[in-house]
Amino acid sequence: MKAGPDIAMIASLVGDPARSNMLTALMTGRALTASELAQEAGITPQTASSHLSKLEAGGLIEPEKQGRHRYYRLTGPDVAGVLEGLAGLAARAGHMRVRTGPKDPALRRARICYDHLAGDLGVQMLDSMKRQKLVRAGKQAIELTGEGKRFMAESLQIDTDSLSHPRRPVCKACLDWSERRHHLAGTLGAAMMARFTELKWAARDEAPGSRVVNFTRTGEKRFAALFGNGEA
Amino acid sequence: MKAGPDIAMIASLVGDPARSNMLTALMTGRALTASELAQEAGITPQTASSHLSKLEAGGLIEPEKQGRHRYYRLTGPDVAGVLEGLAGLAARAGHMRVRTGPKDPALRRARICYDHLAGDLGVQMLDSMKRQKLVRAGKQAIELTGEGKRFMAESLQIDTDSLSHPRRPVCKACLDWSERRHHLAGTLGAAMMARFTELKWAARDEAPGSRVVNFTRTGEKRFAALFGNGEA
DNA sequence: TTCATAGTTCGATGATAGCCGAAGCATTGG
DNA sequence: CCAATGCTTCGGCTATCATCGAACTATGAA
Repeated sequence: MKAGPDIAMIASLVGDPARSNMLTALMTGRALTASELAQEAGITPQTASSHLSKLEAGGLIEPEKQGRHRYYRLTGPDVAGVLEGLAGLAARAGHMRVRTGPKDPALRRARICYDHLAGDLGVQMLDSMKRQKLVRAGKQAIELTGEGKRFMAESLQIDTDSLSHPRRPVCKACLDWSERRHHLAGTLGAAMMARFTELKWAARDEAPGSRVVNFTRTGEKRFAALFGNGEA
Repeated sequence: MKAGPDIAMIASLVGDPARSNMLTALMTGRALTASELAQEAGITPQTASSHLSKLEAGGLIEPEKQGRHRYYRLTGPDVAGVLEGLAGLAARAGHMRVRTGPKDPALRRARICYDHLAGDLGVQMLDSMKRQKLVRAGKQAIELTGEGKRFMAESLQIDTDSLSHPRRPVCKACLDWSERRHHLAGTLGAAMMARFTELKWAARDEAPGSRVVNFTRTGEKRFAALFGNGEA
């Protein structure tokens, strides 16, 4: 009865270091080629190919052929959500990968979590939104208030009525692994991050696979004006 | 390379079928003993012990010693959340799994835990005793109040002064197998159960090895009068 | 005390699965 | 056509790890 492939099947897919490296590389939301993923995982293309077909069979990633290349991306935000959840558990247990690079502080400050803002600034933003009563945080769900809708329209030119999605909530609390607190996910979180990019307040790091988000000087100011934490 | 939580470490823990069976068994919120988890996973106790220590080291479960038993539970709702997320991904990929059948309802309602009452009624009894201030529940210990002593003498003809025992506390909170909450153990718990039997309010099931406790109709009424939870 | 039960540790075994070298398709460009 | 690139398949090697038998510790019961 329990021999069937269940959550162990999926978890074992993520449980291999090479595969988990590929998956975390895909958490930026961008699609990467098989070779790039192989390099990301530190393995040969042959081995990577085997891993990628397994991940595809497990429904975690999906391919898109483009000429000689084969681009892979996560099949959906829910996959990224589970990965982020696993990262949270790992962080809580103190199982960090010890390789600390120069990008580490930047990664903690602001990074992409699939398609929305995470890190210190992401947590700060949600905190501020709660303080300003732009969102109402219930036990599980987060809800946008009327004031929040006005705020989004006036300050960020985001039409919140167009954010409804059949398989994804507008607001969602996503556990931040570095801060161990929640930041804002969902279609609103994604839309806000996209707006930040459009406004040239912030941009993803150019390095391929990097999840770091760099804020411009003016972007940081505007962001602080809207979502500052009131500290000196 | 990259810095970050080692999600492969956590995922590989869940990735083993035996361990994932244990974890899903714990997702009900109940705490289970090592043997029960072994049976749930269909493995020997030796193997289960190895798995359990790994899960504990990974911060996914935590033990609670209770006499000869060792109860394990998930360390928090976030663990259950990640497991649920993984189950969602597995379901989406078409990897469904057959759920295990429900346990004996009578066993859940009332049973013997060593020598005292456990199950729904056992938990209900301790709850009611707290509400009526018959006992004072501290962080770890439970203490009988003066009012509690009077109650025991008048309503159940139990001389609480004679319950002292060199190696056993009078009152003790015991984690309930099915309710995942505490019921009353200790010499008082044993004395109360013995009294219920004497008064023919309840009797142990005749089937050998059965832990089920059957309440008589009048016994149930009297019990409810003393320890009813106020519901209709 | 002696016995029984719950759980752990140790050691050996066996199967799974990651890994890479070499060769095989497929696509693009000349 | 041929050559180069991106990726996959095949075969064999190796290491990891789940598994269980046996022995050991600890708690409770008689």
